[in-house]
Amino acid sequence: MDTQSDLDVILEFLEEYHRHNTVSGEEASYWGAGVQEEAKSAEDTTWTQFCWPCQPHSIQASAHPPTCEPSAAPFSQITATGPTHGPQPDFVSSRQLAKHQAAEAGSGRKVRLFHFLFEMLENPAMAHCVSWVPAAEGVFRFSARNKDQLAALWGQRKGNKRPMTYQKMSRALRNYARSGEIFKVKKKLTYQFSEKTLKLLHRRHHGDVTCKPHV
DNA sequence: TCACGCGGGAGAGATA
DNA sequence: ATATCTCTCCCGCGTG
Repeated sequence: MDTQSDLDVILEFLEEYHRHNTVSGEEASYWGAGVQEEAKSAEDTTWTQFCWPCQPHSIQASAHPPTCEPSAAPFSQITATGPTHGPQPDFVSSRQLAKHQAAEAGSGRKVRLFHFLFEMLENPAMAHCVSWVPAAEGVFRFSARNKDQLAALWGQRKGNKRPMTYQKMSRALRNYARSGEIFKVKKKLTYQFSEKTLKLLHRRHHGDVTCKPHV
């Protein structure tokens, strides 16, 4: 990092990303969309956060379908809150980029709650705790009976000293509304990944490429 | 009335 | 040392 200027890093990064986009037209437009501050901040967040410092080692990586099927459905009814434009490379700060790259290099930050939740959702063994809402898009629901079990797992994953509860976990979940990663659905125990979040989680989790967004 | 889920605010801990 | 991010904790409110 010290050996390269921020600009160099950004350029290199963009170049690499462009190569990826040549196989994914959708993603290309995703990046090339209009310029808005709101989108900028949201995407910055995205870059810093879609890392997998903690692979689902403790979770049997089970029968992941080869495609995006676990979401059980396409994604189109997302609330208007989430920006639909792509990231703005021009705005990717060196700090954010560094974080992203560090994460890519495997030295990143601790696992984040929505990563953890996605892992759980992708794990059929955890369906009794949390599951996708069929026929909905990126929507998932906690089991009223086992939600605290999942929260406890989250607490374990974080290495918390005090026990995690659903109440505290859901509070953290609702904080994601500010960054546009997850939205609260007006239904008990139900939340929804934003479109971008879901796509990127799928890309990360399934190694992408075959994963086409159903829009 | 009670239990439960939700939302706000403040603060802690980790990271850059 | 400082700023920022991401929770964690506590409290109060609304609803069934």
